[in-house]
Amino acid sequence: MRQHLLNSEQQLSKFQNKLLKAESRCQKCAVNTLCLPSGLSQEELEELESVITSSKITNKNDTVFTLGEPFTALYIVHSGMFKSSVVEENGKERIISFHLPGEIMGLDGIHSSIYHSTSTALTMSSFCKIPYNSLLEVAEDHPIIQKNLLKVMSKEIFICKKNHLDIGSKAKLALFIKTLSQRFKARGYSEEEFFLPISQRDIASYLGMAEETLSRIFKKLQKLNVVKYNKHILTILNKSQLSEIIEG
Amino acid sequence: MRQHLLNSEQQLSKFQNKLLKAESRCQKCAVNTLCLPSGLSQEELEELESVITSSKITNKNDTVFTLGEPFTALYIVHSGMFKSSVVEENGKERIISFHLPGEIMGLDGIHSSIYHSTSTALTMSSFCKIPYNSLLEVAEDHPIIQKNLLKVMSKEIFICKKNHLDIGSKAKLALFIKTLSQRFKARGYSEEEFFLPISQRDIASYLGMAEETLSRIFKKLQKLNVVKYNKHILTILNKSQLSEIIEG
DNA sequence: TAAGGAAATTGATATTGGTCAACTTTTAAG
DNA sequence: CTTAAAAGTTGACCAATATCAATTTCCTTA
Repeated sequence: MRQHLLNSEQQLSKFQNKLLKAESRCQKCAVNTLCLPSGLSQEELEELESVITSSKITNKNDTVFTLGEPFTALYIVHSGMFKSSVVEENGKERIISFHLPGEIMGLDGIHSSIYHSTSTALTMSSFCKIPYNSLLEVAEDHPIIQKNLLKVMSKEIFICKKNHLDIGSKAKLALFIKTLSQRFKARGYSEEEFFLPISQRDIASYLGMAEETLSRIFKKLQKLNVVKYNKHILTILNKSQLSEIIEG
Repeated sequence: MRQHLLNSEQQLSKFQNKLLKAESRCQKCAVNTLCLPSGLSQEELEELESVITSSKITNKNDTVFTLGEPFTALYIVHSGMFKSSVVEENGKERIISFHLPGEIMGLDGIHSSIYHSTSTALTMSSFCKIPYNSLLEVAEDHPIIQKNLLKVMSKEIFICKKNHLDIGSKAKLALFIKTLSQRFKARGYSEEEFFLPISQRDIASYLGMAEETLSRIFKKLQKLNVVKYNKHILTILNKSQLSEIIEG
């Protein structure tokens, strides 16, 4: 009997069914400790939930918001994965971030009332919508929500600055993998093996290197038995060596 | 009679005396429209001022806060210029931002209660200190302060992501110059000619290139008559060509 | 299951930019 | 004014990676 390959959706459900089955209410959400609800009392949680437009399911390649569109709401990943991208003068798409469950999309729209990137689902996914004005109102009454939002944004700034690192391609990819591993771990998934519904073209765009370079370096990491990558399933085989590569 | 060169402090006063002479109170500050006081009523302004620890003057190379120190306050540049840097594993200093008047330093400390970089004055400068807890308290009563803070942070995120651009060294330097020009313009200075108290080593570190490469590229831009750079005074000679170089 | 398109791989070549070392200019201090 | 240290410049060389073109593999869908 022939073994058929799993497609993306099947892979997703194998790895992320926990989240897809989760209730849409924050209380039962698998990632509520990473998200705005972190540390909220019962009453505050209900207040916050009251402004959340119900979760929506998207198919692969659906967009959540588009560059240039008026900014009205923040979006939080509930399950699956999204990418944020901009289109450059030369017409090429440039990926500026990937979003995992519990992460907020659209933060860079706050300052100018339009979105500065386009958010696209990388696989079947779901998200919560929080109208920004409603969020501000709730935050006024509940300083902790305010504080959480500021913390999330501060972390975003920190991570962004940290990533400006001037390192070689191999170290860049290794750092990308290590960071992803930590993010999956924080969400209750395995830190050694995870489903990555991202094309190599997108990874290359995000890391600022040519697609071909990424392919070669990925191969090198596999030859060194540091990672295994097959059908979008990434396995970290040698964590300490991965770290060594990052250090340089 | 021999013409002596002006030193840094003299250059500073030539270009920035407007700011140095400004009052420390937000109302009379030259950059209040770019800063937290933007759009505040008289009453709100006074509330905000009440939490600002009086301005402090620093000499060149003085530090404002240090990486790893407990995060207690945000600092806003009042006059002069500062750099934020981190020290990497290999012991090298890496510059992650430069701060002009009206810009907030220490934002990346909010999420983890320690500062994630060291802030150093590049020239004789001054700053305002705002204890973070006091700011949060005032912001609770005055949503607009809250909103302004969120806007500033959102803009920081946007700019940081945008700078991840994967472009050649020449375009990088051109973009750096253009961005600086816009920032100076927003502060009421000339956008064509400004004093830049930054060493080429620091610029190179910030742009992620070797000192030698920066020197060569700077020379190339001058040979092309795009900019002039002499004794830390940068003059933009051909704005449109500068933009063309950025586009690639 | 077959076909077409998208994604990934591979090789050859050209270019960019890093490194090392020497040198010049500028700045700061006595 | 002199001197030493810091900052910036230059040249030669080399390694990393972009680019171009051709191919292979994988995935989707009819």
